[in-house]
Amino acid sequence: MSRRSRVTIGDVARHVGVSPTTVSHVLSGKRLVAAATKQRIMQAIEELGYRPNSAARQLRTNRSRMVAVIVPDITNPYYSVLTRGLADVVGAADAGHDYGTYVCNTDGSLERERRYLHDVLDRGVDGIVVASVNLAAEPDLARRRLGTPVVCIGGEYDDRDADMVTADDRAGAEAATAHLLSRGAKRVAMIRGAPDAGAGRDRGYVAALTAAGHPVREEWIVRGHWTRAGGQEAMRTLMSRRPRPDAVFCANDLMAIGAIDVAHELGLRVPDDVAVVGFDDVDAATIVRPPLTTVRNPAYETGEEAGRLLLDRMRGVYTGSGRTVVLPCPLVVRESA
Amino acid sequence: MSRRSRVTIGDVARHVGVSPTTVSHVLSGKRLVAAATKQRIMQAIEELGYRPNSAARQLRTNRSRMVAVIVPDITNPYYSVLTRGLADVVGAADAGHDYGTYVCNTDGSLERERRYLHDVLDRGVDGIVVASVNLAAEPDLARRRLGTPVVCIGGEYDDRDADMVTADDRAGAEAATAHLLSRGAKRVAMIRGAPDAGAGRDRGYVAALTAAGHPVREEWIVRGHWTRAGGQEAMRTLMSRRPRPDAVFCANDLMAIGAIDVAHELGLRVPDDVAVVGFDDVDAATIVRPPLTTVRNPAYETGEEAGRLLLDRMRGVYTGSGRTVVLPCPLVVRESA
DNA sequence: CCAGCGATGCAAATCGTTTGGCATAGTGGC
DNA sequence: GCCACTATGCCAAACGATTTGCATCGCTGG
Repeated sequence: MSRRSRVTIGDVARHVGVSPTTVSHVLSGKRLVAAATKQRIMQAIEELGYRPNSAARQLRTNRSRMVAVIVPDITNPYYSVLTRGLADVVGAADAGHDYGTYVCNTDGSLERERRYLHDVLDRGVDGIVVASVNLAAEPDLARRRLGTPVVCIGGEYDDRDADMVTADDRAGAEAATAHLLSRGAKRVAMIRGAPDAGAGRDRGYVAALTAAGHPVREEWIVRGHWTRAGGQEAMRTLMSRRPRPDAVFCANDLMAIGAIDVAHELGLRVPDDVAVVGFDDVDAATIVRPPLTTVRNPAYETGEEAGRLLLDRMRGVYTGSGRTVVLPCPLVVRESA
Repeated sequence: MSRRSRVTIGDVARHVGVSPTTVSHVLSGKRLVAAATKQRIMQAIEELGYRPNSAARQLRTNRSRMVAVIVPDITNPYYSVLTRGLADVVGAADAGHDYGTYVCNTDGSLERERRYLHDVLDRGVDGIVVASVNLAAEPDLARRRLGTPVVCIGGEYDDRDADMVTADDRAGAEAATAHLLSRGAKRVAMIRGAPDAGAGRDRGYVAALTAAGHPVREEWIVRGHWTRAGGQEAMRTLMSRRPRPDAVFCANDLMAIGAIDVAHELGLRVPDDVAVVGFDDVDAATIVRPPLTTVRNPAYETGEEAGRLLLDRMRGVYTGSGRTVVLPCPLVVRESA
C-alpha cells in the first residue's frame, strides 16, 4: 500500500464498470446519477479507500480550499487568537465550509511580507488575510489586481478593493481615558507605543481629554516599545515629572504591566496613588496585581469577521467594492483604575 | 491582468522561441541550458511576470512544499511557539528551505484529529507534525503506512516509523521537586493535570520524593484541569489537608498561578508559608507575584527539532526507523520557591 | 407516428508542469 | 574516417481530476 501510488478516480470507475465521469458526478453531485449506480460507486470508493487528489482538483478547478493568513508573529497572542477565529469560521465543517489555514510569519519585515504574498498567490489560495503592518501600506497589494479576495486587518488604508476589519481603537481609548477622568483623576498621562502603529489609541486619549476640557500636556505623553520593559522605562520618566500624573493610560497591556511594576517599585499604590489602564485585555491582565482595568481588543471576533468577509467573496455571494467592518472595544473595569 | 489567466511556462517559451522543456530546465537547473538561452529566458520570465503554477507542479512532482502541524489549539502559547519554531526551520529561506506551514486546530477532539489527518494527507503535504494527544495514541497513524514523514510531539508512543521529539518532563519535574526539598520543604504536594497527559511530570515528582527517602502521600496529590481555575480549586483542597503541605509542585504554570491566587487569598505567604513551582515557563510566570520558579518547557526548540527531523526525511537524507530526541527542561529559579 | 424530453452515461479535452527519450551538431582523440 | 562524448534542446507522455458535448434509450403527448 505504500509503494503503490494512490488509488485514482479511474481505478474506482474500472472497479465498478463505469466511466470516471460518472464517478466524478456522484462525488460532486453536479449531475444526476442513477441511485443504483451511485450506490455501487460509493461502495467501491469505500472499499478501495479512494481519496481525491487535491492537486489535480486544484489544477482543474482553480481553487485550493485554503486561505492564508499573513501575520507578524503567530506567537503573539493577538495574532494567534485572530488566526483561530479565522480558522474556525472558514473551516466550520458544520456550516459546510472546509477551508484550511496556511500561516505566514513576517516579523514585520517588508521583504518577507512580499515573499509570502507571492508564495500564497502562487499556491493559489482562495483568500488572504493580511494582518501585517507594512504590507497594507504597500501599494503592491492594491496595485496588482490579484484575482484573490483579500481582507486587511486593522489598518487605515483606503483600498477600494480589499475588505477591511478593524477594531475601534479610538473609541476604546477614549472610553478608557474618560473612565480615568470620571474616577477623579486630574493629571492623566499616556504611554504610547512605537510611532508605526496605534494612532487610533493616541487620538482617543486626546479626544477624551479635550472633550472634558483638559489640556493635552506633551510632558505627560511618553513613547514605549510595546513591551513590558518599554512600559517600565516610560513609567519611570513619567513618574519623575512634577506635578506627577495621577493616572496613566497605556497603549497596550504589556506596557501597563511594566508601568505597574514601576509603581510598586516606587512605593506608589495602584490605583490610589496612580491609576493604570491598559489596552488589549491579554490573559496576563488578570494575573498582574492589581488586576488590570483595560480595553478589550476583540482578536477572535476580528478573525471571525475576516473569515466571513472572505467567505462571502469566495462563494461569490458578494462582489463589489471593499467593505469595512469596525468592531467595538469595550472597557473592562477591574481594579487598577 | 485580472481576467487573463495566469501566464504559463508555455507563454514564456513562445515568447523566447524555445520549448517549455527548456524553460523548465532553466528553472529547475536539472539539465544544462546554454548561458545565452538561459539569459533570454530569465528576461522573458521577468518581463512577462511568469510564476509557476504550484498545483500543476505538485500534481507532477508529488510534492507540495508544505508541512502540516496538527495541534489542539494554536491559541495556547506552547503550541504557537512550537509552531513558530517549526515554521522557522522548514521555511528558512537562507538555508534553502521553503516549506510553508499549514495549521490545524483539533481542540483535542479525536474526530477532528482524524479529519485533519486525512485532510493534510489528501493535500499531499510533505511532512506532518502531530502535537495532538489522542492521535498518536490512535493506531490509525501507525497502521496506515502513509508515505509521508510524521513526527510526534511529546508522546510516549512506540511508533517504530514516526520520529518523535519530546521534552524531558520527568527529569524537569524531578529537579523541581528536588529543589523544593533542598529548600527545606518537608511536605511537598503536587497538583497534577487531567489524567490524559503529563505522566512524565507525575513520575518525576514521585522519583524525587522516593530518592530523598520521603513517602508519597496520596492525600497530597490532587488533579486540576490544567487551568488557572483548576489550580485554584486543587490548591484549596490541598490547603485544607492537615498537616498542611509547605510546598507544591504544579504540573503547569497556569495551575501554579491559580495556586498562588489561593495562597494569597488564605493569607499564606509565598514562598515562606508555602512554596510553589510550576512547569512551562510561560510569559505570565514573570508577571505573577512573586515571580514563579518553574521548569522551562522548550517549545520553540521542540518545534525546531521536529522541523529538522522532517527535513531530514523529506530530503531523503535519513531513511530509517523512527528516531527520538528528548530535550532537557531546565529549572529556572525565581522567587516563589 | 413523430417530436420532444428526461434519465443516464461516456469520450475527450483541459488545467500547467516535469521528465525520459531522442535528435542534432560539434569536438577531439585515435 | 570513425567513435565516443558533450552540449543543447525538443517531443510527447504522464500526473489525476473536472466538464462540455454528445449518444442512447425509453416514454409521453398530440
